[in-house]
Order: sequence, then structure tokens, then C-alpha cells
Amino acid sequence: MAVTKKNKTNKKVAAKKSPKTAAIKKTVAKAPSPKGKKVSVKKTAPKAKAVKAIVAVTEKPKAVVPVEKKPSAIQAVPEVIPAKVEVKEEKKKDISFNPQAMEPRWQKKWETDKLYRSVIDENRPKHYALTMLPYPSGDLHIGHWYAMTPSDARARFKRMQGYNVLFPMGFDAFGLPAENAAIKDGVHPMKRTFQNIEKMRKQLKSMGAMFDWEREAVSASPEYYKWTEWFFIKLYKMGLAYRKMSPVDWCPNCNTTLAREQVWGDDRHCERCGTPVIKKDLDQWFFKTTKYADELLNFDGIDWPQTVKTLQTNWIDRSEGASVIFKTETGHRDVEIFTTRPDTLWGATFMVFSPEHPLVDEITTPENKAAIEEYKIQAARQSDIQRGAVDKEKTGVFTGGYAINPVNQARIPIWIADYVLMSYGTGAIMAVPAHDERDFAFARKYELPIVPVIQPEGQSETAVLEFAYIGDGVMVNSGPFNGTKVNTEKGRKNPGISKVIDWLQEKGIGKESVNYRYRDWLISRQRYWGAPIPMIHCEIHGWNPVPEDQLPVTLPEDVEWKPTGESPLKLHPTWKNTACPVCGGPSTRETDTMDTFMCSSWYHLRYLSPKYDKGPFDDAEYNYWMPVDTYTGGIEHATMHLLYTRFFHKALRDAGITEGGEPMVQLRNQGMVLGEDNEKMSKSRGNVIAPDVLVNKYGADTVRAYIMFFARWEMGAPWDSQGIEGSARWIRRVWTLFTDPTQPKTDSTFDGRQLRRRVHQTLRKVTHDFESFEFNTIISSLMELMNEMYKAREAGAAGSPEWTEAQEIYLKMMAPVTPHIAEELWTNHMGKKYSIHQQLWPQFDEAAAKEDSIELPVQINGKVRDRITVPAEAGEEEIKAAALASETVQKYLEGKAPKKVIVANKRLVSIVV
RNA sequence: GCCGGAGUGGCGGAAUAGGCAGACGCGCACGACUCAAAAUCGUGUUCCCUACGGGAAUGAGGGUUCGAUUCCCUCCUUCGGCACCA
Repeated sequence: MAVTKKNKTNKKVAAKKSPKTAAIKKTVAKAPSPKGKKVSVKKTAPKAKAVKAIVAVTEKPKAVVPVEKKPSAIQAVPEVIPAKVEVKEEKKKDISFNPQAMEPRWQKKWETDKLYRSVIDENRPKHYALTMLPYPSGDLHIGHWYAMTPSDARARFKRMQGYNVLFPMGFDAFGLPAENAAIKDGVHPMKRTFQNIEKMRKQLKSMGAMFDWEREAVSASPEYYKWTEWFFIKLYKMGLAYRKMSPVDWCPNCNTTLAREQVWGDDRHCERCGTPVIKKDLDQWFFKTTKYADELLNFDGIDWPQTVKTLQTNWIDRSEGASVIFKTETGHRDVEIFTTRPDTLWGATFMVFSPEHPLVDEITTPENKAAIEEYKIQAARQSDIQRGAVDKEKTGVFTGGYAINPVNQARIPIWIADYVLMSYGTGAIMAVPAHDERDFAFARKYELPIVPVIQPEGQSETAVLEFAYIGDGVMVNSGPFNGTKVNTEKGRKNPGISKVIDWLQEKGIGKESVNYRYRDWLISRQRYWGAPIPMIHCEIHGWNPVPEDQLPVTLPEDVEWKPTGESPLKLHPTWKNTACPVCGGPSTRETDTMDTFMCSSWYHLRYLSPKYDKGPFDDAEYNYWMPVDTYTGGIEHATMHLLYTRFFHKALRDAGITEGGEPMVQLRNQGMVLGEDNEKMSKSRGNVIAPDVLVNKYGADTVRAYIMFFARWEMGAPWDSQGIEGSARWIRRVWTLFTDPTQPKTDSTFDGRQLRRRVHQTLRKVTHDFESFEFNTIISSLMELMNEMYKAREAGAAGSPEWTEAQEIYLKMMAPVTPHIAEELWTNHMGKKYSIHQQLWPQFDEAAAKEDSIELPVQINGKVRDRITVPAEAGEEEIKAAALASETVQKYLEGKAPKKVIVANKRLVSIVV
């Protein structure tokens, strides 16, 4: 209990700071299943092949340069810089390692040279690498670094592989925190947001990432939200947006509607501020996300982690069954119910309505009125106040009304109970106490009849009366269906269910039906700092969209910051007054704004052409870059953003705006960085790690390397401020390895073949690990190779061609991880052609990586007793002979013949004595 | 309760088409350099024992196998999601 409470508090604190930020932090580490991994490898394989072809042609940097009429940024680079001049200056000045001076210098140069601008190039395969955009809270924290730097490294790797890579960045700039802050201290959200963006942009740049800043998109800028509004109208015109009066979760503190996913915990508190949520009836805008429920359950063709797919599947929660019409005894009203077990219809001995069900008042007889009213009030309060224990006792009240069971004309009582939810199904159920645990408990308590309709084979009917029987059996007491076999399969797969559904449809009593837990997306927010909903209400013509040529509907700047429960836009004296698009008469604007998830549902499209003003994006850019090839971010968005953006893409596809079934082909989630105390980072705990401080102390390269090294990326781990010293040491040692003037030895024992072998083995491993997001082992492999190189240099490698090759390949492998030092050593110390970031990934030499001889452990009865060395090409028999010839083995054999000798895959010899 | 992850040295982690458990790094210990410290470099570092040898060990217990961290079964712990879903 205490633990739960603690967690709740954590969430609160984190959420307070900024929801999006907190979102990135509170990630759960979930490794993609081995299956998923395999898929990923396969998926990328064909593309990689295509690239390989290019890579194979030449190692010249020019292959990376896009061939285009317009001189691209990258192309222009080599002529601009006289790299050699810098070399001399640098070398003379100082060869001591000073990242604090070196890193900003390169960042500035790369920016000036437009090194990371992405321009359409039909001659190269494209790669759209996307990382979730931050909310501009005003401070970049270590969680952002953890999410973004490995994504950046991988984007850089892809680029070196010959892909034309787009890796953009922007800001999800609308949202509550800025408005709440405004209420507190009066600073306008716009001012604060754009100041924060300014600050965070600087912080982001200190990462040395290859973001294409010319493609930056900010969702709170009118050029952006004009198109958010435009999309709303598109969806409205498709019939996907509708208005509905509905009870919504409401935070009395934030004075705002909350989406279902923004209500947290057993006590149903506000995601942002922790206040217990209440219900409120409001007229709101919804998107028909449920229309796409079935399609959203289909993940064919996308390489997403199994966990995310499972989360989304459970969230949508499709169940198959039938809807059946019962009639009320008085008034003969139709009452539709949904059931997954139509085969148990004959066992329905009563009905239960949700207390909020619209027919309750009509059915209730005068003598039951008082009790029903009391229960309704109590039930309403229950959902507001803390929810009790999960398995709390069932309660309910008899309405006095009856319904007729359509399958057997039985007259059955209608009760109300809070275990029936108005928000699921139809808000009314048929109760089959014999075969449903809840109904059973309810029937027992209120002494309602229990009629078994499924009899387990070999057991008597009464055996079932002691508990709700759920299992295989034969239908009984079920009129025409007596004797029909049923099992526990769901839907049509169950022969009993299937037969009954057909019968119901034939009789016109009911029909096959599918029900979802998933609900339509409520997008109205009674707040100021969001994209206005571009709708106009006229007394005569009702709701109409703002004509497209009047977009964007801009936010007024002069508003009052009063938490009144109404949008500040409603209280603005003039803003809402406008003309009806149909008749021109005086009308009123919608004063609610949109959920910010609406903005983030399409930001990947705005990145394509953030300044484009003829549409949300430039078709040419779309056709080249989309879909997103790799999307990285926190798993906490599994049932929110990641579902919304899929819905959005599918809806726009049906509108002819986008193409293909899915917006993001491959998804990978990173874990969470915890504080050194193994707890979630939070200001109140004082365990927050500030990346700026680390960058000042160690330089960005070290922070990047450590972030990629210290944990399995998808798992996350607690921070260790001593551990980063290891990465700092690695970088310094690399620096020393490359910059120390070393004399070639005369008595050289250097083995060039061996060095090449290690270099190419590392290259194979690092390439594989970049592909599969295994960043920590990239760094450890590079560390190992560095240690090898130190040994080689000690043995006299300096000056040899193998040494030079090792240095070049080493820097290229390092470049995606630590772009600054790699550039510095490449351009200024090795005197190679600027920039290393325009080089192609080194080519793997299979022959060089091959071992001449292999060492095999020899197991005797499962224990390693000896090792033998054999030539790499030795056959099984040869290996066997060598193993049996070993003295140690002979000793264990004691002159006897072995029972069995197994040579396993040339990796081990196992002898059974 | 249901669904999905994860349990490996003092710590982060490495190794799974079943094949040398503990790569790499942190920390620690000792040594070199130093007047000294830091930095740097070198060596060692899973545990136990009667210690140039042997035994045990990947959350626990069982199974399959010549061989299991890896596969199967039953549990335990932990993290996350959902939770009266009809």
C-alpha cells in the first residue's frame, strides 16, 4: 500500500513539472521479444542490401554527396573550409584534450556549413529517423538526452551507411503547464513558451546531434496550428468529428476536462496535479476513433515492440458476442444488451442496469423510487470519491420493473447496480448468475433465482449451483438448444455461441455484435493554450466549420488568467463573436481548444516542410520521406500518442491526404534513467541529474557515450555519477592513442594480421549493434578494440598500413557516438578530409575477420577440463582426434574408450565417459 | 485478479538457432610514478574449501539434454499496464 502511494506521489511530482517531460522519464523498460528482434533484422535487410551496393562502389566521401541541381548544403562543404590550416594551428597550440573548447567549435562549424541539412535526393535511399519531440518545459533533462542521443547516433550511422537521413526536431508547445504557470505568476503562456523553446534549443544544440534545424516545427506557432485546425475540419467533413453531451472526467483544480488516460490511480486523480477527479456533464467534441478500432488492432507490416502492440490491443479490448433486445414489461421499451455468451441467454434470471441508464426512472415503480434515488446518488459519489476495494461487495437496488427475456418469454426483475457501467456496452446487462461470477455473487446476496444452462459433462445440474460454472459442457434448460455442446472459446469459434447467434438473427431478436473497451477520443479542452477548434455556432444553422480561407483562427493575446472552469476564450469580450459561414449572421466561435495530442498526431508531417503554406505539408517531401522509418521514444505513449497518431494517419489516408496504412514502420522504446538512489528523478527528492552540468564537466561526447553505455537502452538504469568517469577515461585514452607522438619500433613484434582481424571483428559487431539498437555493446566493443590498439602500438604498430586502417575505421565507428572528438581527430590530427560525418561507413572485410585457429574447450562429463587449439578449417574428425589425444583427456579416460564424443558446432568438444 | 516485462559478482551490465558464465565499465585492493595528493600506468578482483588443486553458483524447485543463464513445468520477488468489460 505504502509503495503504491509513493508511486502515486512520484507521478504527481513528475507530472507537475511538465507532462510530456515526465512522460519521457516515466518509461518502463521493455525489451522487444526475441521474435521482434528477428523481425527487425529481416525488415531492414533488403534496404541494407540496396545501400551496400552503393557502399561497395567506392569509399570516396563523394558517394554521400547528393547529386542535385540545387547545390545542397553537404555538397558545398568541402570547398568552404581549408581544413589543413586549422590542423597546424591546433597541433602547435595544444594537443591536450579540451572538449569544452573543441565541441562548440565543431558545432558552430557544422551549423555554418549546413552539414546536417536533409534535402530530397532521388538517387539515395531515404531514412526518416524520428524521435519524440519534447514539451518546452524550459529545461532539458537527462531523460531527453537518454532518448535522443542514441537515436541521433543511429541516425548518424544510417547516414554513414549511405542513406539520405532526415532527423528533425521540434517542440510540442501547447499545453497546460504554461497556462497553469500563467495563472500563478501572470506571464503569458506564449511568452514563456517561446522563451523556453529558445533555451531548450540551445541545450539541444550542446548535444551535437544532427538535427536539421531548418525543419524545426513548433506546434504553438500559427503557421503550425493553422493546419491542426485544417485537419480538424477535414475530419469533421468526413463525419469523424461530432459533438456530444457526456459525463467527462474533470479536474476541479486544473479546471479542465481530462482524457481517460489522464486520470490515474485507484483514487482516480488528475495526471497533472494529483487532485481527485470528478464527473461533469459537458458538451464536447469527439473524434470517432472507434471507427478504426479493428484496423488499429492490426499491426501487419510494422515492426513495433510486442509490448506496445499488446498494450494497444488490450486498450482497445475487442470482444465478440451478440446484442440482444429485451423488452420492458411496462411501456414495451427496447433494452439492448451486449453479451459475449448468448448461449447462456436461457439462464438470464434478472437484468441489471447501470444507475445512470436513461430508462431507470421510467421503470422504477413508485414504492421503489426513494431507494433507487438514494442509490443513484451514492453511486455517483462513489465514482467521484475513492473507489473501494477491487473485490468489494456487490450492491444494488430493485427497480420494481420487469423485462421479458426474448428467448423464453420469462419475466425477469430489473435491478440497478454500480457494477454495471454506463460507459461499457449499453449500460445494461442480462444477468446469468449460474455462469458469471459477478451475477452469481449478486444473485446470492439478493436471493435471486439461479438457473444452470450449461452442464459439465458427467456432473449433475445441481453441482453447478454452488459456484458460477465457466467451462466446457452441454446446454440444458435452453429450449431448442438442449444438448448443444459448448466450450470456452470466444465468439464464433464456440459452436454453442455460433448456433445461438444464427438463431437470434433468424428470429430477429438479436444480432452478432462486437464491442470495444476503446472509446472515442474526446478532444475539447476548456483551456486557452491550445489550438482553437475552428467551429462556429449559429442559432439558425447550427455548427459549421470556419471557411478554410479564414484559417488560422488565431488565439487572442489579451486574455484573463482566471481559473473559472471556462476557457479564457469564452470570457474574452469580442473574440468569440463572428459571422455564420452560411448566412453571415451573428454567430459564436467554439471557445474550447484542442487536446495537445491532436498537435502531436501529425508533427512528423509538418517536419517535412515546416514553412510550407499551401497545405500541411509539401507533397514532394511527403512522397520522398514518408513513412517514418524509425521512431524512438517512451513507451508511456503506447495507448495515447502512438494510438492517436495511427488513427490520424488512417483517417487522413481515407481522406486522400496520406498514403499507406501506417505512419511509422519501426518503433523502439527506450527505458528510463533513474536517480542514483534508484528512484524516479524528481526535484523534491533532490536526485535530478542535470545534463548541462555534465556537459560542462566532461563535454558532450562523454555524456553521449556514457548514456549509450551504462544501461541497456530499452531497459534504462539508475544513474551512476562515478560510472561516467569510465566513459570520460575512454575518450581521453582514445585522444591519447591518436595524439601521442609515437615512434615506430625497430624491434617490432607487431602482428598486422591480428590487428586487422580485431578491427574487422569489431566492425562487424558494431554494425550489427547499431542496426539492432544495442548501444551499450557498441561502446564496450570500441573500448576493447582500443585496448587492443594500445597493445598493438606498444608492439610497434605505428606507421604500418594496418595501423592507419585501424585508426580510420576506429574513428568512423566512433563518429556516430562521439561526433566531436571523432571529427577533431579525423580532420585535425589525421589530416583527413573534412568532414568525418560525410564519410561512408567502413566496409567489412570477411577474410580479415577470420580466425586462423580456434581454441575449443573440452568438456568431460559436462565439465571443462582442457582446451585444444586446432586450425580454423579443421573438420569434426580432426577435432575429435585432437581432443582425444590430449593428455588431460587421456587421464580422465583412464584407458577406457569414451561413451560418446560430441563436437558441437566447432565451438566445444564434449566427451562422455 | 488478468496481461506484459525483468531477476546473472559489491554495482551497471555481457554471453541465448542450448556449447568456456561474468566481456566492457564502475568500485575496491595492491604496485609504479610523486615530497605528497590528484591524474596516469600496471596487476588482481563471483563465492567456498584443507588453496600450483578442487567444489559451488545466473531468483527457488523440478524436467528435457552429453551439455541449460538460454527450452519446458511449478513457484517466488519485482516493475509496468488494465481492472466489476457483461
